[in-house]
Amino acid sequence: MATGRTHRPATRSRGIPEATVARLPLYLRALTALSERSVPTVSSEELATAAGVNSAKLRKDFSYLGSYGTRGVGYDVEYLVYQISRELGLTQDWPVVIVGIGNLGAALANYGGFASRGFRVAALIDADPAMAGKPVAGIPVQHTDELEKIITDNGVSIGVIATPAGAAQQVCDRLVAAGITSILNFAPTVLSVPDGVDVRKVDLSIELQILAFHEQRKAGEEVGAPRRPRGRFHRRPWRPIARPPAPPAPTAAGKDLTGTCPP
Amino acid sequence: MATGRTHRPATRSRGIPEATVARLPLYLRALTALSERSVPTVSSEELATAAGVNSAKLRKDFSYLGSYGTRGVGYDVEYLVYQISRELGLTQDWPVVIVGIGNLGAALANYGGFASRGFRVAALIDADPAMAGKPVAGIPVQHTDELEKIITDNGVSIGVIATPAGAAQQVCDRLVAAGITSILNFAPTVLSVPDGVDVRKVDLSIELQILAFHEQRKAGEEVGAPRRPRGRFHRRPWRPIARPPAPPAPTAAGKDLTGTCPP
DNA sequence: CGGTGTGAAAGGTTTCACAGCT
DNA sequence: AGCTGTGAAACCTTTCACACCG
Repeated sequence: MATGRTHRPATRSRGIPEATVARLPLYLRALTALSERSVPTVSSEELATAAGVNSAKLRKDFSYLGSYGTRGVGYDVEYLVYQISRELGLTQDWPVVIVGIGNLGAALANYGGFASRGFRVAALIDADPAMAGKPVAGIPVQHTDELEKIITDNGVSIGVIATPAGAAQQVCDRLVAAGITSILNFAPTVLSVPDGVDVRKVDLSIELQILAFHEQRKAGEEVGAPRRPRGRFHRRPWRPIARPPAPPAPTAAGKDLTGTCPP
Repeated sequence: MATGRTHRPATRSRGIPEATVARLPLYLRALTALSERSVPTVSSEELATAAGVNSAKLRKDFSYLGSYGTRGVGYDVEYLVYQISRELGLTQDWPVVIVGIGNLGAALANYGGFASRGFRVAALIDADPAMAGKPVAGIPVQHTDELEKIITDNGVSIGVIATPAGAAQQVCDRLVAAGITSILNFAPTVLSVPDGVDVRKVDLSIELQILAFHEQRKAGEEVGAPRRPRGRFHRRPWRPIARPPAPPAPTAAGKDLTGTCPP
């Protein structure tokens, strides 16, 4: 995901696998829910179920953080919440800026899940002068001209890009130049950034395409009894998005099969 | 990601690795851009750069689909677009329903990236009676009561959940009961579904937390010359989200180190 | 020559299964 | 007895490097 970072061997054994890091927020959410219900301890089995993973994975994950459980008992909920929060860096709060206040940007600004973790929307930025000053989610939108000043003044290091694809790289460059080192990109483009800057991307259309792939497989696999007359039109005939095949064009001999030429 | 699917050994050698499937949409996007610029062929190196991966990976990925390139030349852009589209199941179009037309749901309804691939928003559904009939992105919102009928009538097999977390499981159950077999979930909850139903989740807050983790590491690593007086307040003192440690409660011996007791 | 296609090596992730602590 | 913590096995993914072909 990073661009060219040499993946330093980590300060030492502090090497928490990327796959584990990606699951810590899941555990944290499940633990927070337990905490709110005042559940004092939880076993790996229960917590794993709540987080949607299996217990072996969870225990292995936690083993990278240290030994925070008690054998024969389980994990202390409050204590784990604290340890994971600390590991994720959520015990400090992170000001973020959102650039591009269209439908999606507005949705993000209104999203409660940010504030509840350590994130604070420090500013909303948009290129449209007509939007400047208008409040979205209670925060006045500022013009792109102010971008550098906003970032410096608020000590922002995380930026969210929710602009159209065409503007994303340019916005990204300015964010990086202004000192931002982590970017969450919603624009459907590959961003190029210097070493040391992290980019994560969220792409709605890609997720749907992955689902479509599996969905297609299911359709072709109707072997057993059709559980129920599903409302799908089985195998629609066609809808050539790219004009049909258009084969790879041979070199010489045997071409010109296009015209009619019966012997 | 699936719940209990036995991960069937695939019809045979049709086993395209999951990691590869997840990248096909990236390649497709890059290829579409080339196609629009009427570029006829592209090398693995060029295409890989455009898609943000390395060329070895790309060639390996394509090798699972078949041999669609020409040695010494590269890949025929149009032909590859077609092959990947077909592999992803995008040569047919997929009606989708979006449930939960809040900020995010509206953003999704307006998102152009769906239509441009093989996806068509067949209906928008919301539980709020006040929204019923109001058009969003040119499509009238329908009430949740209609959910089953909408899905059956339109032969929908893909659903998008953009409701609050509390409603998600219930909506999910109804979608599944109505015949939907692929779900894209934006609600911050773990959904449980029967075997055979695919769920993919997109979680904004989780992505930010992963960024925060890496961001924190960077801060602790300021070894070399500080490239520039970045506008960050280095290491904020604290902000106990969970009350501090609250250690795991020892059993006996050696406790009560809390009081002062200098020898 | 240049660039694909692919075995084989290296690296990362998940699962297993059980020793060891409470 | 029960549940964590963890080596070791199994599996998956990425990278290497080069044979092969246009």
